[in-house]
Amino acid sequence: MGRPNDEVAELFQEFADLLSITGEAAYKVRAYEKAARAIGGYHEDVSALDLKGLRQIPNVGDAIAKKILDYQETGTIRQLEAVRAKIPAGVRALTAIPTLGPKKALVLYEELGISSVDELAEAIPAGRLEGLKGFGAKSEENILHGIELMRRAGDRVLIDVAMGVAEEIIAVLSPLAGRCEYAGSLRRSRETIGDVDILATADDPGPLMAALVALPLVAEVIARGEKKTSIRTVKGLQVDLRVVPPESYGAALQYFTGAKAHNVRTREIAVRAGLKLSEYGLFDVESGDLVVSRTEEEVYERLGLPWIPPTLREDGGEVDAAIKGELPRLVQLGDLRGDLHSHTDLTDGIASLEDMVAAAAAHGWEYFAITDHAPNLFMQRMTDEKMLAQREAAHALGERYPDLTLLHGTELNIDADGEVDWPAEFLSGFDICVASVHSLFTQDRATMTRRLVRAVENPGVHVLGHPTARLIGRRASVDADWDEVFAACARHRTVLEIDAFPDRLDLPADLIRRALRHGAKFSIDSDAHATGHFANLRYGVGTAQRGWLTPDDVVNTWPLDRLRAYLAGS
DNA sequence: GCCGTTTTCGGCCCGACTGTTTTCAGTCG
Repeated sequence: MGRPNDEVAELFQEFADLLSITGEAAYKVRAYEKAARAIGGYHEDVSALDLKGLRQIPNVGDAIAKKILDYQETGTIRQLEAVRAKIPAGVRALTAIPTLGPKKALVLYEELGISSVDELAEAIPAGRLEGLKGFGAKSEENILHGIELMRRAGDRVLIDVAMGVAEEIIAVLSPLAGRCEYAGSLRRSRETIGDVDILATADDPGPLMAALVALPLVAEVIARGEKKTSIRTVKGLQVDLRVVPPESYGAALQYFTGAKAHNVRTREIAVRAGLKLSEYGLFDVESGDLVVSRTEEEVYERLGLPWIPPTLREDGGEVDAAIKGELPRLVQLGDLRGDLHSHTDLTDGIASLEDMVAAAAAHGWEYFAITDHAPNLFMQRMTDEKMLAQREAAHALGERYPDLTLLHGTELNIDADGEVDWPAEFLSGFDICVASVHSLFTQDRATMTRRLVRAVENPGVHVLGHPTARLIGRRASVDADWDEVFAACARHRTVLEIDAFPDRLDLPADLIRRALRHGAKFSIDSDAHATGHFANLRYGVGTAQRGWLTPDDVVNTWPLDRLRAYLAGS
């Protein structure tokens, strides 16, 4: 488990789930959910705040603040323990089954004593649900199907997989639609995607729905209505297609982009202004007249807000920033002038130096760093001689590309104690040195923190590569006191990498926002091992945007002389 | 339980689809 804020947020989310099962009023459940999100995203450590400090957290009032004090003293919350005693954890787990929510979970528990997914999976074929109110044959079938899906863990997919599906579908539907775009978490550039939301406009949705269900990638039609059709692809990814009239496009795009919590905020603003916001538009409550709906910009403007970039729409302070006119000018893909981390076939890349440089030049970069692995990552079989020979080759090659400055660098290995491959003298021969953790991922927090800080303090290290070393869905982040690491980065002018590989996206967005508070700088790098990998930079930029970064925060948007001056001070 | 340029009380986002409830509750996003 991570920092105390995450633990407390998880406790309140659990409390909210359990309250919804016990039938507690919906507004109270929502209050705990809102508080959980606010606590999880709060910049100060809630385990160190007093009552007054806790009350400063949005959506945390007296009652919740006192529960946090309870947590500080006892490590748990009395009221949560009380409801845990009434509702077994397995009942909460039932609500993770699609089509099964809190109400039905409670019926199953109270009427049949079912308190786990496994028990439910056995009870249905045994006929134990027959005659139970609200559970017909179709419900049983849906539940069994849902359990099967859960067990296949077809859970969430990486963003590049979802993007591939979305672009394939949009290519087919676009000719039949006025407009057709992806919305939802994909448009917000979340690092994993639960389902793909496609929005299209048409006066007659029929042909679009028919075209979707006829696609070869469709394994199953989950729902098919006049305005919405849901399918599951052969790989288990759900796709929802919503079709709205052309004049509703802006309101619908705003609505289906979410996040849900962001929409709640915008709708509350609408309500206070005597307006009602839905996917069909912004309406005057009294007259029922449509006010605006054509574009997102119009909708936000009528609510008194500037247009808010989708990557910020997480109810993470963006609405308040918009009201105050303090939205950041987010970094864009087009702002990047170069790439500071890439590999060739001299180590584990699959393209030659020549091909990588040619691709970088074709990309229009002003500068490009080759950073093959250093000797201590033994499997890569690097030697001093090979590295120096590559430097020669790179310099010679550079002369063929007058508009591209080639930087010769390396990706150092941070060892157990935070030391790197070469002595200072050899390191000074490189234009740029990335340093990364590639082993011993499970060191305790104190050891890992010392290890990372030591690497960051090394004057020969310019960039801390994929800092958490996580692999999404496969390997957890290393455990470190990140505030200490980020403070060291700011102090020593060591850049934090945002590795754009879809299974890394490292630093993650929440840590980027924390590092930003320390005044650290960032680089959005491809970590390319092939020429095609430059395309991943879009996901790195999406992650940087989710971390609220501006071009000034990202060193590889800078002109080369400014970048060099910054790195020289590290 | 939280919150306040209409409020310290009375609100709290809105709509689509499914299944079975013959008029709507539950789930989902």
